[in-house]
Amino acid sequence: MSYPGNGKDIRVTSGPGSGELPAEEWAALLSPRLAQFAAVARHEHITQAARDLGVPQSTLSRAMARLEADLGVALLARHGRNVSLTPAGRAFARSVERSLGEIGRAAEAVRADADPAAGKVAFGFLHTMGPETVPALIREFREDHPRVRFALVQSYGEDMIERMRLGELDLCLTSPIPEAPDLVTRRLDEQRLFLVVPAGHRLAERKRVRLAEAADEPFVTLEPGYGLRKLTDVLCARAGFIPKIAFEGEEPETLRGLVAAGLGVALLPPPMVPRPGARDLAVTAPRAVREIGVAWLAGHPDTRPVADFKRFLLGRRGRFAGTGRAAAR
Amino acid sequence: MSYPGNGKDIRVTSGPGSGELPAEEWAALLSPRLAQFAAVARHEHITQAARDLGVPQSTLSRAMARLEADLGVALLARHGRNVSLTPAGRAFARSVERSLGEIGRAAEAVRADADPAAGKVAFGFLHTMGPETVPALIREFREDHPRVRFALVQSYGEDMIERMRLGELDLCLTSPIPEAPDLVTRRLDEQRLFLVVPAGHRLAERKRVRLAEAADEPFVTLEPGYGLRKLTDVLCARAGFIPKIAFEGEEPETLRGLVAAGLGVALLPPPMVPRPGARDLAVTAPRAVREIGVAWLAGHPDTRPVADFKRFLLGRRGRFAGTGRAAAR
DNA sequence: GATGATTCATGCAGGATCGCATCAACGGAG
DNA sequence: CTCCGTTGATGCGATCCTGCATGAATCATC
Repeated sequence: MSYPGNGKDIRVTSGPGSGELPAEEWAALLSPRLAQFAAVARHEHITQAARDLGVPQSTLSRAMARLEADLGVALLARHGRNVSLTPAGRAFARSVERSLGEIGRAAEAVRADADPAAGKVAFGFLHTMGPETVPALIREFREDHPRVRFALVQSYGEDMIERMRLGELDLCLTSPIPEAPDLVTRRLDEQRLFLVVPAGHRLAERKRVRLAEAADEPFVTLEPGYGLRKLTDVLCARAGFIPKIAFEGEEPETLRGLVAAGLGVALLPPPMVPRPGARDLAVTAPRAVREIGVAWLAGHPDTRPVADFKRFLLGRRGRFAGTGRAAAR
Repeated sequence: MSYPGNGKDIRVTSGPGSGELPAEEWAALLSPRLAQFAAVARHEHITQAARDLGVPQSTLSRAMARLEADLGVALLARHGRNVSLTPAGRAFARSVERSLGEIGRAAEAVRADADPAAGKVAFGFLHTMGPETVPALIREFREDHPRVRFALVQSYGEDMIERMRLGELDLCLTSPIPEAPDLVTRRLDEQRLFLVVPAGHRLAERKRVRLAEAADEPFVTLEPGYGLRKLTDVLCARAGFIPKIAFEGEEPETLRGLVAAGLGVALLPPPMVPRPGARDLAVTAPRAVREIGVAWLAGHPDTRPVADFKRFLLGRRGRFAGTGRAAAR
């Protein structure tokens, strides 16, 4: 398969409809010298390799000579009118093949992730986002973009922001909405918090409570640093008391288990799975809600699928609160 | 660390005294585009990366733009006057780093193997070469070339030749001396073969025998295809009989064990380790010797250490027969 | 043994990239 | 708010590489 010109003119634009290339060709584009040597090594024949690469034979002949001169090692043995690999060349070729494979795959992956039709969105969300919310969102999005793939990460706020900065995530849903100079955030919804009490608790049969009524209860909360912990402290303070912390956990769902086991009460979003031994009580005062927002790194050009998904999310404000009927807006 | 010019002028010759480069630089030489991107990715700063690579800033700026255009994906995000990696860029950078590492190591390895002082020789020899011969040779060679390293492979003739053709071996000692158009061979020595019999055998107390005296004995030999098997058949034919094969093995040393166990007699070179239950009898007629030679692929330019070792071997003709006192010249 | 077909290497023109200098834009300091 | 240092992008001449054509050398065939 030969392509015209010197190979450099396959400069594909990022617009839609741009053609795909086999991994082989990506490697040739990204690391021409090594791809040339790999081709020669595979054929042990310069003319055939040249035909294979779609370049003139003279180019390869010169390039191989330069490569050997640069490396200072004879890679090819010229017998009469043929060439073969020296042991050194053979050893080098093995590593070059591995390396080119890696590059080819990487290029294809990056390219595929940016494919407007079948690209990838790396998307993070909170454990407490509800078992239905995110799958429903994605299902709905894929009705319009059926082949877009998702890499889903379920974690807590700080970690997700860190992973965005590391380039592992394209965007994430968090609460509270973080503030940082390198982040763009949008408020999407708010989610009610419930006072969770064990089944036999004195408040267990109530539908609604004021938070102050739980002032004397032992609380189970997340460890300091989690958004929900901070919010619990703030709301209790607003209700006029400092909560007695009986236990600190790392997973919101385990907290619900601790409550069911009678170790205390907790302030939590609606449950991901209904848990028999615990009751969720609406909190009338103070207003117990947390904001849910979407965040991404500022100034980063998006691939098409990511841009599409962002637009989609912003168009769905007010549908992110899971089973805890969202407040208005 | 900056070097002058455009980087292309570090064309090192293969002569002695040529300077070494760190792995980093090899990668830059072999795969400039990727090395450039890797540097930019590491710093997330074009000017610093340019300083680091020793190229002007404009080159990198242009190269990155070309790379992104070729790939069709935005790898860098320009915020105001700085740049940072996009998630796609970050993912790509990881693979690029791995790939460059591989290439850098490969280049260093190939280069090191060709280093006249501390290079490597991949050297194959027969199982039956004796436990002392090869180590002694190498010890002696290293008196003059103390830092040269060896990759030793112990195998049989056909396999070693195949591995030379695959580029895994630089040269090998074999017997019989093979003939092939792509091989260069030199006769180095000849090794006497002994008739090995069990301890209680009727010939066990003899010092020398004619091979014909063992015409009625059951023989244990190597499988067809081994040089030593062919030689056994030929010698027996010359002695006027066709040997009755009681057992065929794959390892010369196991044959000796079979003889000691009383399963038959064998025609073998001197033992690698003395084995109590077997006796080695000199064979007076026919003349039972096998030739030992060195072989390498024709037309392959050698690295310095390999060339040195070849010259050394050729200068030691007549000292390869191990414990079986070699016949003259 | 001479001829013909291959194969790798080399002279020469064109083009792409490189390197130098400069420009435009952003951000911190006063 | 203005100035100045810094950063990434761009115009222009030099250089290297590419690509076409041809040369030199080898192997097969008649």
